[in-house]
Amino acid sequence: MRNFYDFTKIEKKWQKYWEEKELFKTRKKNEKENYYVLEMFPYPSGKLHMGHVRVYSIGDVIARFKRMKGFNVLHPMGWDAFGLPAENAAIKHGNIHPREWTWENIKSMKEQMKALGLSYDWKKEVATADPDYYRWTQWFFIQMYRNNLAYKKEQAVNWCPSCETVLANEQVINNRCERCDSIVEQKELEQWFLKITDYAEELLEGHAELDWPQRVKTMQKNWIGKSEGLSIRFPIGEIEEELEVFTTRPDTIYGATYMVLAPEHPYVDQLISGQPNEDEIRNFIKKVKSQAEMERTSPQSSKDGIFTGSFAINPMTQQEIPIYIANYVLMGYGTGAIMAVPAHDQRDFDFAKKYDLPIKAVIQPHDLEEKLNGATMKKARSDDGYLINSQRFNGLTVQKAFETIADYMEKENIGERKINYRLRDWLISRQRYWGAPIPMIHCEKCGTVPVPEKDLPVLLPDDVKLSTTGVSTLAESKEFVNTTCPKCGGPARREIDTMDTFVDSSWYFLRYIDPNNQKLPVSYQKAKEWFPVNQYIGGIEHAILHLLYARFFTKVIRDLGLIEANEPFSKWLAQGMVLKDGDKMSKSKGNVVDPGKILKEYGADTARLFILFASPPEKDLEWSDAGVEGASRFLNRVWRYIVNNLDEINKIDVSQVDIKQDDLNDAEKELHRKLHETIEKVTEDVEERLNFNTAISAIMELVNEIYHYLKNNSDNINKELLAFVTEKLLLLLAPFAPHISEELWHKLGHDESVHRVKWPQFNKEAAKKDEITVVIQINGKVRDKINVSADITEEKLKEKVFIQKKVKKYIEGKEIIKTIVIPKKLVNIVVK
RNA sequence: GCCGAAGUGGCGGAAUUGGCAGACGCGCCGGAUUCAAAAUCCGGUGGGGUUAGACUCGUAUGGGUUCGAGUCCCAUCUUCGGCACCA
Repeated sequence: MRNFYDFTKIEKKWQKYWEEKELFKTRKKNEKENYYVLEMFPYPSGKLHMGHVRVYSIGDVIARFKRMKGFNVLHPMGWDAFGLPAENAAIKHGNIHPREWTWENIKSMKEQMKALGLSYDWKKEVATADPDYYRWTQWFFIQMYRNNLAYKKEQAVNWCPSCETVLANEQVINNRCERCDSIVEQKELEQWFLKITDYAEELLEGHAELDWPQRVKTMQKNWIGKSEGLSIRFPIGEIEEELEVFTTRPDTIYGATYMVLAPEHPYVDQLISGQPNEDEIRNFIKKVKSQAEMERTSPQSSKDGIFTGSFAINPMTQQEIPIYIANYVLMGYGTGAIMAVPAHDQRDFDFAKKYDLPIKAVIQPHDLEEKLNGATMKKARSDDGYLINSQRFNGLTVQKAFETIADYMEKENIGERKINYRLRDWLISRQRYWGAPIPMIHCEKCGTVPVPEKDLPVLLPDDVKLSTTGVSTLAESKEFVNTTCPKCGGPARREIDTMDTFVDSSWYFLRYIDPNNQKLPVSYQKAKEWFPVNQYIGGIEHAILHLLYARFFTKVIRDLGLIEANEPFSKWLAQGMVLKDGDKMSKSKGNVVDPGKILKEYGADTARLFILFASPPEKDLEWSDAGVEGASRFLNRVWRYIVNNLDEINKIDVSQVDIKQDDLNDAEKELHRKLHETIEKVTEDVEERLNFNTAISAIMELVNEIYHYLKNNSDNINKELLAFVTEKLLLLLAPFAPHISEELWHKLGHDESVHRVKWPQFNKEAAKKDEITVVIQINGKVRDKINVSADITEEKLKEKVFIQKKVKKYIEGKEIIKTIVIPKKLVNIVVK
């Protein structure tokens, strides 16, 4: 299509102007309210994709809108700059350092962002790979270490053979690496962990104060996985120990007919030593341990086990029950041991059937007539009911029995109430180079010692050869590894692992507030002024990972006394993906649309407008070339209208225009009314609903209305009104299509930027309709419509309705049962 | 298996608190303009029915509540997402 305006020239011109005038610099004026809007920062891959265009366009509309609304706006951008791709690129190309690669990419992505006309305050820019930044990442690690929130532990960890590093639980999806999709292996390694479990409860409770999508809170809630139950001790005669189990169903304890240990359970060795079939048992354990996690933890896979030869005593019945080892019990949850109640748990039931263990029914379902019999059951029953075969507790409902038995056990010292979480501590060690070094030193004499704060940052060394050997690259640098112990001054070795990049991104939103602070990560006072983030925007894929870690860090930083806020992001908009042909855009599918190409062919304003108009922000968006044409057509339509009528309207000083409703004729009133209706709609859609698609459609309606007015009143144009409406139109359009709005604004004779002008005020009186259409229904079906004065009384309205010809036709000879009047909307007559 | 979200014209989507279903855009059809086309401007556009109207059906399916349901309730189907031996 032909363009009527030269977007390339215009967009460049205003981008330059905005930069020179520092239009988007964060200003702190005390009489104005602060507003912090933030989009998730990108990994600097070098090229923006459509998903980026979408999230940054959304954030930019909000930032520009809030500025016009009179807020001091903080709208920063930065780079999640550590990570594997840089390292892999370096290995692949041989001679380029990850640092160079990363900074090159940052440069080109920044250019693309500027070409999109995004209104960032670039003075606040941060990059996590900048020593000035990771110095504080390391500082936080040390603070956590000092507060017992960081610890080193050897345990089986998730190992990605392709990325050659360990992964956090959150980074394992369906037993595959979330980055590269390789099957994750288990490895016994000594690694650093952050104690996120200390905050499990607060992370759950904190949801109450967050304006986040419910489904995201639910995802986090499931991930944290709180369950309330009892910790119960079962004596074991043979080894004079007690076996502790966790259960959420203490009410079923009389149905516990056997125990199961995870193969890794610490008692296993003691229990099986000297058993006649010890070798057989050891072989079984070996086999289970070698089973892939996936195979072992899938509910479909078979439940295999073996008898240990030992018995435990059910503390309620005093009966001996056998102890088994089985693959379906995991060391990682609870105590790694369970009491098995086959009658009421399907897993235990399957196992009992397989190994011919007794099944004892202890909960009688409410809706079952015959008595439940363990011997004849076909599957476990976990429905609600009352207790049977449970001695003195018989007849109690499940809920009542839980409390009664828990009280009893606590009194008798058999067990106590306990809360268990599914959430694990966060494993942050990575055996890779391009990350923040863990600032710890190992000394033979003094043990593990943190690097003194004055020595931070621990810089990444340059004298290494990057490779994928599975051994931390940093080990290669003698200069790096060999150091002296800060405590005793003796020879010592540095930690050679780097931190998970999710650590870097768990606090970046604080550094934007105070990026040049050399004394602290962020000043208390500035954090108080700007934090928490008012509006955060990003992809739903971070619902658990980044958003949970960031919340955890915020709470830790608060407890360190650095900030006051409990939560980092008051409000979060989870934006949907950009699809093409119903699929996520990806190189392998060959359905990628390059933003660069769209920018070149249509310009930034069109790209932004299309992507905001095509779908509400939280939903997935189907890319459409025809839709882009439509957006471009609309902007040209605005341009054409204003340029063609410039002579009429640019001589008018709108600030001196006072539109008086009473002086307008009907057509003018209608146009003026439409303007105010549009202001109201756009304001509400942007401010509260974040529905930019409907805001844009409202602006389109206003433009249609202007064309309509011009056509029907060509001989009698009210220039003052037209100029007034046109200026407001440009203000409404400015956050969405900032360049064309700026150009046209200046064409109208203004010297100041359109983005500095106050957002238009909506006038309720002007938006009011004199005449309204009321729908007439007979028995709920629309039969007629009438136009009446807007302030008509209910009585008068009814009167008018009943004399309508159509109404008469429908009610003739019928009995009127009632008449429902909804003021200003409809009248429904019910007849029989 | 469990939990959650969604399902509306040919397409993207709108309907915000239970009150005119389909705003706005795309596509398509017709008209104006043009030597012609593109672009632009104007009009039409859920299905059936009809010269036209009247009328009628219609928001995944089946039921329900209500004067009135895309919206609330119950059941079912489909799609997507999360969790998945969590004791």
